[in-house]
Amino acid sequence: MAAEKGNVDRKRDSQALKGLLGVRDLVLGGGVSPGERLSEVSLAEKLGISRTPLRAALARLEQEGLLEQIPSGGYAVRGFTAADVFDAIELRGVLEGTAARLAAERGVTPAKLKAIKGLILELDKCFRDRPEDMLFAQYVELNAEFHSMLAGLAGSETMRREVERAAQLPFASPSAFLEKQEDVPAFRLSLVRAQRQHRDIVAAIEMREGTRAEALAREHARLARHNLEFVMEEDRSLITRVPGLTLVST
Amino acid sequence: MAAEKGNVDRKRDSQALKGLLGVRDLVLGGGVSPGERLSEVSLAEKLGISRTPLRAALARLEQEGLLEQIPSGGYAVRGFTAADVFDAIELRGVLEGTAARLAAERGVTPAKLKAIKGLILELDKCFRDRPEDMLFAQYVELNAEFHSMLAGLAGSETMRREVERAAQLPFASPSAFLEKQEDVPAFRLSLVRAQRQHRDIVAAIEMREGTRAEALAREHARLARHNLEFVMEEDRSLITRVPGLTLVST
DNA sequence: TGTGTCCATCCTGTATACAGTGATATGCCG
DNA sequence: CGGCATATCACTGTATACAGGATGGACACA
Repeated sequence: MAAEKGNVDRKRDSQALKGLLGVRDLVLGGGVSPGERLSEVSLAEKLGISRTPLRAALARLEQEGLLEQIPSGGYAVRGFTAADVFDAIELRGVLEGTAARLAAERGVTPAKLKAIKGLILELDKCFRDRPEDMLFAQYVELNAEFHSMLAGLAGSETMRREVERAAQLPFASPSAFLEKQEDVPAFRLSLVRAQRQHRDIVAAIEMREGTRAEALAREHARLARHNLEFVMEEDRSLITRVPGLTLVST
Repeated sequence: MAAEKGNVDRKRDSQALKGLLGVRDLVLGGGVSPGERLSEVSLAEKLGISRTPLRAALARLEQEGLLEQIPSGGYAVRGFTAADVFDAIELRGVLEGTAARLAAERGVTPAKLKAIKGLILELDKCFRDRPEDMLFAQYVELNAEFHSMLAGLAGSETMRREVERAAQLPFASPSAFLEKQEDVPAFRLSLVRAQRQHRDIVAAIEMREGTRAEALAREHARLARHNLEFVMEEDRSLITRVPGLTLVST
């Protein structure tokens, strides 16, 4: 019941899904440069699918914002500026903040509240006495689940959809800088702050403090901004290790 | 220079575009009921295109939120509750508010500021001494342009994209209830309030009052909520006249 | 009469063939 | 030697053919 959400139609649209994941991985992995045209035929045979499902995948990735249409036809990898990434993060914060505010204003069912509080407790368990013993993989997974649950806390399907969508841009995701920060001490500290914010957000929602919940969730997202600034200014070698960050210019 | 924006690739993707607009009109026009499956073959021949561009259109409309995937394959018209519509409007307000706040915080180039102020003056000209003389069509067009310009005022392409996107849901658009309110006196009054808010939003942005600009833009969107409430509670006969509102249950 | 099973039909997902258009390279002319 | 025109090439957009699977109905049996 916990892991079924990510699975959509196991093998029915196997080709289309293979295309979607394949192209996304290729682009985020830095296999192609921004502005470069994606040839449908070569991509199709590289992924082992035909052009039809591939085109569906390309169209979807264009909607997601990862690709852009070339006026003369076809798609190209979209280039991003650091400002774009900042804005994407800010946007996610705004939407998660709205989800939190609405949840506070409208009230949350006891079941949902209990579930997300349980998630926080589980996140707590990931922290150990010695920082290097931290259960990192589990934290990443639980953190993603927390944000997903927060998106749906207001009980609005429309809101949930859009919040999840705003986290689709690779570098805007709540897990964006998490995956690779295991061995970066500067990042570790932010995890404590993050978990504290998780607790405060839920507390604010429970106490129906909508404005506070919104502000907290916005600030929480800005942790990702700090991490981005660190990567761009302090240790640029990390750029290649955060998925999609190779698409960011300069 | 003013009317070129809406035109995207005149006739190149003529079939795909015809499919997109055709299906959208069909769904919003109430030609199909929520939950009803859209048969690709019959739709294709009805629109005079083949299944391939039609499928592209369907996939896109699913991303837009108008359709939903059927687990066994294919697409169905999505049904909406009044709450969905409220949330979609709230969401647009939140995003337009964010665009306004960022514009205020970051500052707007004089050229852009002049342009949007000019737009407000032109909107003013639509009002006449006698309400029934109001230049309605022009107001609708200018209003849409105002909101579009507001979305781009922060100078962030990412932000502009997402704001525009949030206005894609038919009933969440700034023009949703505008089109047909020409002859509804209760709606006319809201136009005066709306125009006042337009002015205040721009003034707040110019004075770098980010928080105020955000709050004003949010409240501005809620005018649409008032209009929706009027339609749903006071005069349900209008439901069939607002595009897409036939998809809302009860 | 209700239920379960089997079959026919329809429909989607995928592959491939085709046409039109844009890009590129080459050759000719100035 | 450079610029322009032309021809060739490659690539996308579109149409259609095909296969696997789901859905609905009919029939038989309890």
